[in-house]
Amino acid sequence: MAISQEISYRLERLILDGGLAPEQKIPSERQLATRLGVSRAVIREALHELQGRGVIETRHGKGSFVASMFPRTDDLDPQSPLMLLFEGHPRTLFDLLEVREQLEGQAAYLAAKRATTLDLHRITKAYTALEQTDPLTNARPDHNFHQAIVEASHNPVLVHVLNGLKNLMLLTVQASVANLNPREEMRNKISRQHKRIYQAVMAKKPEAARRIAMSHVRFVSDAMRGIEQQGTAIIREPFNGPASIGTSP
Amino acid sequence: MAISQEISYRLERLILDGGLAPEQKIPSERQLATRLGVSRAVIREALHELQGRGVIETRHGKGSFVASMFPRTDDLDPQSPLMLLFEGHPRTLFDLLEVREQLEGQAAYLAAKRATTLDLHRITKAYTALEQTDPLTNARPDHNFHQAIVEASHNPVLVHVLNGLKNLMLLTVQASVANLNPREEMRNKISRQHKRIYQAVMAKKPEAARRIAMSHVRFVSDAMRGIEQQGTAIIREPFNGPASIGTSP
DNA sequence: GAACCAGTACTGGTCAGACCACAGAATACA
DNA sequence: TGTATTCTGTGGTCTGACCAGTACTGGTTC
Repeated sequence: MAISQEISYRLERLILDGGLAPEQKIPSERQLATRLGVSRAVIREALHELQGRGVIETRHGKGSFVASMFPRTDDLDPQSPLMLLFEGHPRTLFDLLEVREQLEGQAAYLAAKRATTLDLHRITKAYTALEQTDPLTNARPDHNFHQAIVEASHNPVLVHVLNGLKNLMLLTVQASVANLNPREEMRNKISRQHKRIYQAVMAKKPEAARRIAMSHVRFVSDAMRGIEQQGTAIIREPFNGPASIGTSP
Repeated sequence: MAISQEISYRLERLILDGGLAPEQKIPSERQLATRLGVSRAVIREALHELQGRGVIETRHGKGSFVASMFPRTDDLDPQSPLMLLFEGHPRTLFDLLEVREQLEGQAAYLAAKRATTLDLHRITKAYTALEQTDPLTNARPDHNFHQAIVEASHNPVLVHVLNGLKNLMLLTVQASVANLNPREEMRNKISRQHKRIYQAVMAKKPEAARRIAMSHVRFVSDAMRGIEQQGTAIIREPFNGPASIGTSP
């Protein structure tokens, strides 16, 4: 096998295993060439392979960077079949929460199991930001906290699936924000659940992390079901604020 | 945009538009360089990009050729990022099985809870077909059985997600069939697990169905992990050269 | 005639060193 | 202080050379 392919393979595995995190800068071509004892040409060819499959992005004059696992293609795509379904049938919200319960539980489990120190640092950063922000005004930190955990799972399939559901999740999160957060005791409970998820992941307790994350989603789902049964119409219209995923779950 | 990227883009469009047929040979690097008025280096970089995304294959001493598989139209999409990942990194198989464990468990749970008589009829049909087929020759019945259960969950989100993973799922099922079924005791265990899933769903026992389905996927995953550790352990350790790639000091 | 073998003319793979274009920080100047 | 200017580091491109496989060609040998 050609050297350039070996190098591209090594780099890709390094990225998958978390040795190089998304958005992180890759050593310069000249550095890599020197360090690996090959010419700069083969380094460039290896990087172009990774570029071709979207693993890295290269910016002239700045360097090469690991591509975000979550592609920036958030065209809301209101024409997608699932979106249309959601518009017409409120029950889809609970269907999604059912799926999320499983996937987020697994994500928390894997994160607690596999997170590198860099991952833990990022999660901590996202969590502290989440704590210091009023979830009603800005759901962005919540989204980051959630995303940090998913990325720390180091499971590209999981990342891919959750990313495919991102837009739908956005709607459910906005629903939960609109319905749950205004209620003081709900907000406190959710905040406490976030804290427990964070602690379980940091303490590297996979089973606990899964259990807590799942019960968290379940809690939100049940709460909203309760609200719906009371007759209060569930608010489903998105805020016009920044995108958010996760202010609970 | 860099010249190499323009060239790779032009070449890919040429291939997609049928200007270059599958298996057909691409002009040599030196010819392309001369014809396009650029250096051979940029040609090589462009080709490596296409190679990275599986559009072409390059053989030393022979030339570069348009890759064979090309139903790029819809479902099959062997060029999707996840597919490419799967090709290059066997680990992705276990990543997918991790996700499947959760989703199929949930699917079985919901199917046992919500299946209509029509659903149950379909599941029965798929199950009997699965029983009567030699699993060694065809993985399809296996996949169909699982799919019937998923559809009986009546959760469109779940169906959508698993459908998006259909091709990857087929690969895992095939992998399990190819690796596990040849072994008598494995085949029997798996067959028994299928039976128990079937019975749990038919008896409308959600919790049992979930538990059994999850342990089924887990069993397959563990078994294949065991096989891999016996037979392919060495291949997993590709390059332990003296040089390391990560960010240094 | 058939089998073998070296020569040759391709192909891609790697290397070295040079120069250009861009981005950003440090510096000098007004 | 604030704005040019320079400097340094990055990726982008070029050149020409050599190495390494592949396949065809033509001659030698049996």
